[in-house]
Amino acid sequence: MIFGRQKTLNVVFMGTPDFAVPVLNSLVEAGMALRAVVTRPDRPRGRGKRVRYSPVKEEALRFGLPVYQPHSVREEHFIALLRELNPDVIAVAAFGQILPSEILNIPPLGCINVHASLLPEYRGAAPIQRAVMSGRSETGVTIMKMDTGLDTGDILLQERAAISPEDSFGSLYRRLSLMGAGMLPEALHLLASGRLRGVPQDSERATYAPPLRREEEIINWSGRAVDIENLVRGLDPWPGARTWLGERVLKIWRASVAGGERAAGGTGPAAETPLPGQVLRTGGPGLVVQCKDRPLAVRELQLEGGKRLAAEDFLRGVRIVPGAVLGWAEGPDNAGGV
RNA sequence: CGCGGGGUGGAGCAGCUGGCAGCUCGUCGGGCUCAUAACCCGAAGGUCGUAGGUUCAAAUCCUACCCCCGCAA
Repeated sequence: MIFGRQKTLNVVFMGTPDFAVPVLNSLVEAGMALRAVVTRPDRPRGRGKRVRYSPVKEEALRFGLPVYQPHSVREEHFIALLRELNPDVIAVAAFGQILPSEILNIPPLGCINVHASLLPEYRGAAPIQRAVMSGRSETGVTIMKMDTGLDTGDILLQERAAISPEDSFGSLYRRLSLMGAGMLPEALHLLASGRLRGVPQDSERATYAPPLRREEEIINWSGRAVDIENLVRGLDPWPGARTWLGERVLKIWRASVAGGERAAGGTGPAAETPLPGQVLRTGGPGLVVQCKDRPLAVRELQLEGGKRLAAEDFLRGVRIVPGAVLGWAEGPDNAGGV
């Protein structure tokens, strides 16, 4: 309504995963002219090596939009194509490639990115996971004008979002995705009408959210319970925080720091001190595991080959007795026990 | 044909060197207790993923297909 009198913007959209889908939809719904959708090349993924389209490609095809999948955005013919399309603006959301200045300079309004953090915090590929993993209680979405750096461009719009203790990577991912989708069309319209001015980021305050490394998924039971809880939340629903039950991989999907209780101390001096990863109890709510400081109550888990189960159901089939120790199989860490 | 595990009463599992289908929990009925995620007694509920095959006899062996999951990408 408000923007009804403005001229239709010609937009090229770049994005790949689920996060970008609502954003793409918002542009379509806002009546923008999508000249092209750019997404990463199809490649064999998932079990059985089948070729799957990216979520953004699936959506684009549903709308009948032209899709381009250059191996690298630096390819000459791709850049030439962009010039030909002559977009007013290029909108980017979780695309996965840094754009060279040849591309940044093509659209008069620039290249506008939707980033899931309150920049300059959490620049990089995994801002949502990192925010949850580090136990932050707030994050947000930033719409920014891209430059040649990694998420270093001028901030156009920013909205905050609370992270609740119940939030997981997945729940926050969806929420921020929708938030970004709600912000982008407005940002583009304001930009087009010259009513939006970018504000440089304060690089002094910048922090980084690098891609997750495999080893980060492994639970270190010698760590603080709260850190493990946050790791579990930050890796749910993908790829999952892992440990081992004997030789088998065990993923922990939900866990919460147990009450200030201490392990039942033995009579002897440190004789009965539980080892990190040792199961203290298996009653009611779940599986209570010893960590560095406090116990962690595991409420949902999954054994290799099996499916995610509430601890209660899990324990019906997989008998775990108190005293069992999780995570030794591939742990070069926990060396000598106390 | 990337590697591997699995589909068994409502839930989670065992049984799978072939011979009347079992465990833990839940459900229903009854009992006991000041009380408890308590305990006791009894009951209902399964074409053992689907379709074929081998056999006197298959959940258990063979074949094809469907679905789920771990690894790797």
